[in-house]
Amino acid sequence: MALIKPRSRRGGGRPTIADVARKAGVGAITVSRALREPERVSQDLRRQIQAAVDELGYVPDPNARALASARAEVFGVLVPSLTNNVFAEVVRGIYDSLSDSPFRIQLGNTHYSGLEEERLLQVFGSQRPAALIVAGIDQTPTSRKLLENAGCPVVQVMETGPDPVDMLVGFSHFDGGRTATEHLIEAGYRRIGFIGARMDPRSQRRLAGYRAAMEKAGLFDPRLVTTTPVLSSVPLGRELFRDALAKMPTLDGVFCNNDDIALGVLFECRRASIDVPKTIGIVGFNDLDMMQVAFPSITSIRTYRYEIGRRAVAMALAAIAGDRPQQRIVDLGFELMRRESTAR
Amino acid sequence: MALIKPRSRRGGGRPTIADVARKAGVGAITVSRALREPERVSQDLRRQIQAAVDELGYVPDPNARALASARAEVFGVLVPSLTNNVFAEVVRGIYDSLSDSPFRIQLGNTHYSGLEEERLLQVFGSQRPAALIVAGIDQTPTSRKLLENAGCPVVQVMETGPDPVDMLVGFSHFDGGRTATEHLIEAGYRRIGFIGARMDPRSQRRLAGYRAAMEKAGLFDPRLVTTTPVLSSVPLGRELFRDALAKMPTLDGVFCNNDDIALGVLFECRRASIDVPKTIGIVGFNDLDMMQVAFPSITSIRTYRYEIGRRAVAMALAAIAGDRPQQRIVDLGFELMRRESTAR
DNA sequence: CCACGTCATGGTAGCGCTACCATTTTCCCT
DNA sequence: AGGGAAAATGGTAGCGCTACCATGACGTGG
Repeated sequence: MALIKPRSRRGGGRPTIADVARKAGVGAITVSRALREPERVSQDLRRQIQAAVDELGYVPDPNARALASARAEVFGVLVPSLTNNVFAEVVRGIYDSLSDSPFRIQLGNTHYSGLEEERLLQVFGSQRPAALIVAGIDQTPTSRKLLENAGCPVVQVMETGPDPVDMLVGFSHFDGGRTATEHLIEAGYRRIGFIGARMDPRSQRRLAGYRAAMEKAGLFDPRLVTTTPVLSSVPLGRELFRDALAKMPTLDGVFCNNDDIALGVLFECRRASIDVPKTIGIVGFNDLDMMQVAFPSITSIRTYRYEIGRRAVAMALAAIAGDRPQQRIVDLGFELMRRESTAR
Repeated sequence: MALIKPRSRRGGGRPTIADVARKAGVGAITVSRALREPERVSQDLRRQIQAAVDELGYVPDPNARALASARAEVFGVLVPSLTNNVFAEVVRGIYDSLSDSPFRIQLGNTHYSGLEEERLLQVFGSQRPAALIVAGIDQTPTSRKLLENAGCPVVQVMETGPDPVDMLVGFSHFDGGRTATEHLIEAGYRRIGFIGARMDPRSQRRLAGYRAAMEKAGLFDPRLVTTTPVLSSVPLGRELFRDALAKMPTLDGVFCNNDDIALGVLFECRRASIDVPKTIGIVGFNDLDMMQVAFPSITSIRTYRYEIGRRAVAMALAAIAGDRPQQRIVDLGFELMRRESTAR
């Protein structure tokens, strides 16, 4: 029989809170407190403990912490795409806002699928996250229930609406679509097409805004609308524009679902020697930075993705701290950036 | 609605493995086994346990699991940027490869900072991840040590080289830069500039490849090189190109650090009525899909970012399963895509 | 001088799960 | 049939940390 118990079966001998406590000559719980609520521990002990921590290179085990406190220092973030620049910007805002907090980030990619979203919410929920940030407001009933029962602050982002699960930061895609279309109409375009890829709920709302504006002006014609469920890309924009033109040769303007599509349209116009903005006017959506540099520069609806990410975190942190913001719904709006592509 | 009600420590709502065990009339450990190694449990019990799990809606607590087994089912992924399409693609490959595994993903953004990388490795390491995937091979000595002592498979991605910490998947940026430059030289360009933003180690290597090709042809001139540490973007490409042209008006070609820069250069050429490819030839790097649609289409070095992510996961999973791949270093190469922007 | 609140600290008992055995059952052999 | 190995199942003891309560040392007011 070995009298000396070999150091723990698992864990590569990393120092634990007990090691720190022993070295500092205090109880383990005091170390725990010194790390989490320093003001509740006397100066002296705090210094001693810090010294022991530094010397041993102690880093708390987040798993043990989460288990003991029934709360993980994790933000769950669910977005429908990782490569779409729009969501990448939101995620970047979230990361930047969280970088000097103790919170880690668990990122999930729903691939625009409600089922996948349910699965991920299930997985994320099982970790007892500190907060959840999810894109959109069109969750399935199951997902919505999971969010309601998550037992943590929930922030829905990228949209606005009357009935969030908890909190909501974004803007109105319907208004954005309408504003873009009205701008084209005011600029004198009449046969204005809508070109949209990846018709997710947000794109649908932009389309609805387009339609409202067109109908109001007595210009709507269903043949002006060209959509596809395929994932958006610049090459796809080119193809959809060709289709639209084949279907409706008298087209004199296009409102694009997003900037990738708009760029594809622009390139095709140049290639086919179609004058922009004289023959065709183009409006994009999101205002990626390349829009202002393109030749001709492209009119677009500027949205504040990065800021949405930052606000979402700020609201979640406030809720965690206990002060529920008075404003549960924040509309960050958008701005129409008028450029050469609609200046005729 | 009190969303943040603290969970009571006892019987805090969610079913535990003990609840399932009781309902199924078996021991807790058997439930644990049925979930993790079904083949070690008899058909009968497996069915009973599954029924109990379904009925109770039991989801294992990953924190408790990680604590007990000293191993979290988490892949730590470190990239220098979230919005850079290149890394977004790698991350997407990683996500897709991991989506039907039990592994979650912990994403970290180093912002191209070695210090931030060290900090994140510290944080990630404290969770005892199942594997680590990090971008690049230029870690600080501290980071490298942290990786070596992580106690899990480590895959460095996006580059190739002789001495990985553990495993490595990527391609040679030096060769890519050289190939791009040689292509311009062969096409008859002589005063070929290098334009580069955010000169991270990979960009430096592309520049070195450019320089090697230029020197070999007797064409190198330091005034042909224009770089900046600023983050890359399309507008920046336009500005850098103007600078380069002001510095060296006889410029007749440019090899760009990446496709964003190349696109900015192209737009500026169009705007300034500089003929591409006759007056100026342009080559990008990465071959984003818009390159082939641009007008004129832009020559670029195609790289396999998504595949790099997938391979990295495959190698890590193999290592976790115990069979270390015989090939620790995988070079996925690149391909020169010749297009209109250099066809003169 | 004592009751009583307040502060600083510590002890104990888990959090939900799995590693490590121990035990029982089954199934071959000879 | 008996013996032994393998398969199936269970019990116990933590993993590293924190919630909860206990303790003792103060100060304060009556």
